[in-house]
Amino acid sequence: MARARTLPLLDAAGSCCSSVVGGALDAEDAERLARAFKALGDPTRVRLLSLIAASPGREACVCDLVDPVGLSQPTVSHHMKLLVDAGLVVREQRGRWAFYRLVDDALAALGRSLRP
Amino acid sequence: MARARTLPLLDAAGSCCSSVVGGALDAEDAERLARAFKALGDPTRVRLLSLIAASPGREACVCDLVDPVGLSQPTVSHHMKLLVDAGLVVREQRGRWAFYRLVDDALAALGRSLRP
DNA sequence: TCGATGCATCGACGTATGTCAATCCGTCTG
DNA sequence: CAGACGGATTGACATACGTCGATGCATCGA
Repeated sequence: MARARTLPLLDAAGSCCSSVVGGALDAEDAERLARAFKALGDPTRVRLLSLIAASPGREACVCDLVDPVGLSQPTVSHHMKLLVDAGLVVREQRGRWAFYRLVDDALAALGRSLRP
Repeated sequence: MARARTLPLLDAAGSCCSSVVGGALDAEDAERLARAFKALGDPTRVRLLSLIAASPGREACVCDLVDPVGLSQPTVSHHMKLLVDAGLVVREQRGRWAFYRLVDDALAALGRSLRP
């Protein structure tokens, strides 16, 4: 299905933009923010993010994540893909491992959107 | 179905607690955070929050919200209920109107959970 | 007291989501 | 080159979610 192209969470400036609690938000900003929040709306994905944050070098491969969350490897891969699509995580292939790192700017911008 | 009782988003201290990006998160904290983020994971609800924030007195009744979001009244009521259940909004009946206000502390705590 | 008004609840419907087992695809190693 | 290993994709399935129209329930005004 035509999975709509993800708008960037941050605009070019980086410092950003739209606040949920700052005033009226147009439909497009609301859509973009909701897409990011939806990625955070599953306990498994929240745990995956925190596991990556707690890993040495703040990065982790899928093999490091499967056991802690207690789900199958395909399911973990699936969640990681969603996090990448949401722009909250980046994937880097290194040898036969895929390493994931948090996108701190995106997470911080999301956090800021909830503060007046 | 046994909709699990919503854990409070903030613990008693108010200043709070769990950070998504600060390190390993136990399953219960992840669950609680995800439940709140899921409430933000729909563009309509994000718009509703921003509309309330932009309303005079930072409060609004359903009748003020239906037109701007362009959905039916029952649907808006449904979304408002989810926001209340998530602890992001409070409802106060005043005469025949139901007024909704943001729970700034909950939103701020959620925002902090995304910042290192 | 009666009708109108503002909202919540209900029932239904189509779609999205989370999960798994099975399979496929690169990459490294013997 | 042949396995083994890490991970992504696929297909299937049950459940959750967003939406609506119809209806129920208070509360206010005449």
